Amino acid sequence: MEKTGPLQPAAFLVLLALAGGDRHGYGIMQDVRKLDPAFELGPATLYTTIQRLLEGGWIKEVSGPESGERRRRYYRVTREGNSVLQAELQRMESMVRKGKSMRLRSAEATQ
Amino acid sequence: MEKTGPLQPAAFLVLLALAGGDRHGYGIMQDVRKLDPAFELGPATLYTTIQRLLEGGWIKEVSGPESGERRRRYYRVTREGNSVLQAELQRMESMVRKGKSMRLRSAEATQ
DNA sequence: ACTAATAGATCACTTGATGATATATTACCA
DNA sequence: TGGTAATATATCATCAAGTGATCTATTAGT
Repeated sequence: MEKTGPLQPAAFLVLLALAGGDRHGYGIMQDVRKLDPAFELGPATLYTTIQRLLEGGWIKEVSGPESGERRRRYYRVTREGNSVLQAELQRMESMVRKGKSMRLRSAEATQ
Repeated sequence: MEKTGPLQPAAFLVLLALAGGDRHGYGIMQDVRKLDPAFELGPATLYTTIQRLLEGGWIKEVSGPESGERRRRYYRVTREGNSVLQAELQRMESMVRKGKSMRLRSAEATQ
């Protein structure tokens, strides 16, 4: 799927939502909306992203809290998925740090 | 190009590199390598990204420091580009914050 | 019975990413 | 002066990812 580089924004947000606990597709969509209201996650992007995360072994399907769930499919972050998420969070943190020091250096630059 | 959502990783890194001052294509590539060694930015991605950033008005071409530059093309972040970069940095910072609080909540979760 | 919200899925199209390759310039060293 | 590595820009072809639109069905509330 990817080496070590940045996660696709949609994949990142889905993993972040699932880091808060098991969720089903639609629940992820609502959660992502809260996490980043500017990011519009439609069903097409959501389900293709879930598919890719499943294939990569970063999430897995689990049985829902209520047994005999009719239609909902619940997902959980795997150990691998969690370490990918943590790595991405650290990468972001590092970028933010660099961005801040960059801002100081370019504050007087002519635009 | 995009509404307000996340920047493409390559576009973000190019803007971040240029936030440190005017650079030419190859210089951007080397800078990005320093900023994020895990991100492999080849010429194809670099120049298509530059093209897109130019079209979006987020960067512009400027004359290099040495007059009569033979082949190098220098670029500078525009006001619009800078505000997009700042917005992205804030978005990332917010994601990192949410990721950290999420980690606490899911610390005891069964994997 | 009607309506809105919930839930999952897919098609077709657009956009973005990228390996490979090409071309030319410049720097350096023997 | 010839060779070579690094610099510098560019593009093609292909693959991966993103997404609007649309479909079907279920559930909850009125």
